[in-house]
Amino acid sequence: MEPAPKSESELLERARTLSGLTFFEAAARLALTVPADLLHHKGWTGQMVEQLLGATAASRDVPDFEDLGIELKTLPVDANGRPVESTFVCTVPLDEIAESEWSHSRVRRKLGRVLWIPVQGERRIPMAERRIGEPMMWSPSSDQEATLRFDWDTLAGIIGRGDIESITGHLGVALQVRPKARNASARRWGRDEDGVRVERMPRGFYLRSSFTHAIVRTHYGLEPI
DNA sequence: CCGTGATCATTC
DNA sequence: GAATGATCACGG
Repeated sequence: MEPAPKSESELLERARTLSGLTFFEAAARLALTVPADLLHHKGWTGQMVEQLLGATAASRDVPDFEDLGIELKTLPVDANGRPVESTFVCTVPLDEIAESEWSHSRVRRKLGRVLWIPVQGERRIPMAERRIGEPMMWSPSSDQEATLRFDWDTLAGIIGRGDIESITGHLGVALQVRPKARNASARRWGRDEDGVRVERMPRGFYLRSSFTHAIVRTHYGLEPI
């Protein structure tokens, strides 16, 4: 485990030293073995990069680099720099979202400052041969924040009314709500339309790949790797 | 048990 | 093929 970086520039410099490395080379620095595939190791890449960069959060609800207020996200992309997956942001606080507002929301806190690390994400590339790309330090532009806020207001409004069961992944321009659970029978406490506590399937906020693709394009123009 | 790290797998 | 719904592992 690396020591935590002391500044944003130090973090960014350290991230730049990773770009170009294969997963095999990066994992070797930590004496890790690269899994053959991600079926039983879905968070492996993100956790490896956390360790390489000295992230401190350890799956608590705080920024990965707590002292710097920076979130770390690996972003699997194809050869054209298009994200091959949506990006998980945070869980939906089912029990309290009715009383919260955008400015204090978990989503805004998470996305205020993000260090994106593109990585090759195509399944046809063997895990050990995939490469890490150039890091992108990002904060939402005013347009991006307005988009996120609009989606959040829409989704939080529906959830706050107790109508989360009506939400599907189709809703939202940039931000969507989808299941986020151990399996389809998992339950959390939420509230129905009358404010009565009821059990719900756990959900998470996700960024659509169209949104993260725009981040990549703004940073590089084109190919990030 | 829950939130974080995500990707898998089925559907459209 | 892309997008939605379902799922897997780990740390605290």
